[in-house]
Amino acid sequence: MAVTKKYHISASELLKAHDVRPTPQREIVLKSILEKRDHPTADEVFANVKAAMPGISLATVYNCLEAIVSCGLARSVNFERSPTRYCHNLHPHAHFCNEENGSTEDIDLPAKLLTKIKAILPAGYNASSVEIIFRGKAPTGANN
Amino acid sequence: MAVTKKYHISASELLKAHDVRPTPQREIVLKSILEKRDHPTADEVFANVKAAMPGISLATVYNCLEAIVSCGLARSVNFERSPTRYCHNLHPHAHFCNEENGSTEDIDLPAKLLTKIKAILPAGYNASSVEIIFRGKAPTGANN
DNA sequence: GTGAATGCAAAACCTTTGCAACTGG
DNA sequence: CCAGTTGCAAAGGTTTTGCATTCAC
Repeated sequence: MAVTKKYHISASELLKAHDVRPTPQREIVLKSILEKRDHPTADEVFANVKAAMPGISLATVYNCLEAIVSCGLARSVNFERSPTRYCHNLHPHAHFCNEENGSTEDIDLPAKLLTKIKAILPAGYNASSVEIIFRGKAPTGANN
Repeated sequence: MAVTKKYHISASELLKAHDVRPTPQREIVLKSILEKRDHPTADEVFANVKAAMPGISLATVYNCLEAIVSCGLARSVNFERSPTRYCHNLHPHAHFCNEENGSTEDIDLPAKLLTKIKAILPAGYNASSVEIIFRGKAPTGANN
């Protein structure tokens, strides 16, 4: 399990490096999504951080997540109409949505394939992001 | 602009062929999404069919769309948190979401590429659907 | 006739907003 | 100090639900 260098930097430093003012709330929210291996919803992050910071409000969690996503420290993904999920894997990857238990996991997306996928766009179309979502069944026990 | 055979079958026949009881509401909703080239939301379909059937309710439009999607006559797509959009293109395709005006368009997805994409899944993972969403800028005037 | 579909209104759900109080640099 | 952030509660927009009525077969 490779650990990227970023994990060795404090949440505060990460935020500063991304031009985001490091408030205690942002730090704890960022830590929460960096630590969780799955893809928590805002509500789950809220529940998670409330233990360490009981006064934090859900609106603030939403604010923090929005700040973290827009500075590039995490991505948000939407599966159907279910709540937005947050994901700290910044490498190109697809998501596999397990229809049986609702869990989500990252599927590595080779750079070459990503290039090929982008190539189906007609000339002049410029994609700033590509999202790939699989839905289906995974081997029992594979998720969670 | 190729027109598939299905367009020559009545909405009623289409529904019957897909084991869905053909009510007038379902027929008119189906017609609406077959005719619209863009990707209407439930609300847009509602507004659209209300002209011909003023008594129809929004809840019924949702019901009809759900019946139409689950029998395979259309697909639904979600872009971020915006309202679900409905799409009658049943061929494999990706969606390009124009960030500038919010419009959506279909991007043809070659079968070979789809196969390659599915191949990134680890053994045992079985995808019943793959959704590919591009977001970005399109040449001016390309959409709508 | 009967199970399924409709229409209506109310509820549910996730997320955003307004605003006063606070805080990080 | 002061722009930016927080917390709270209320509002927002989309979708679902409960239930009586109506309809398709």
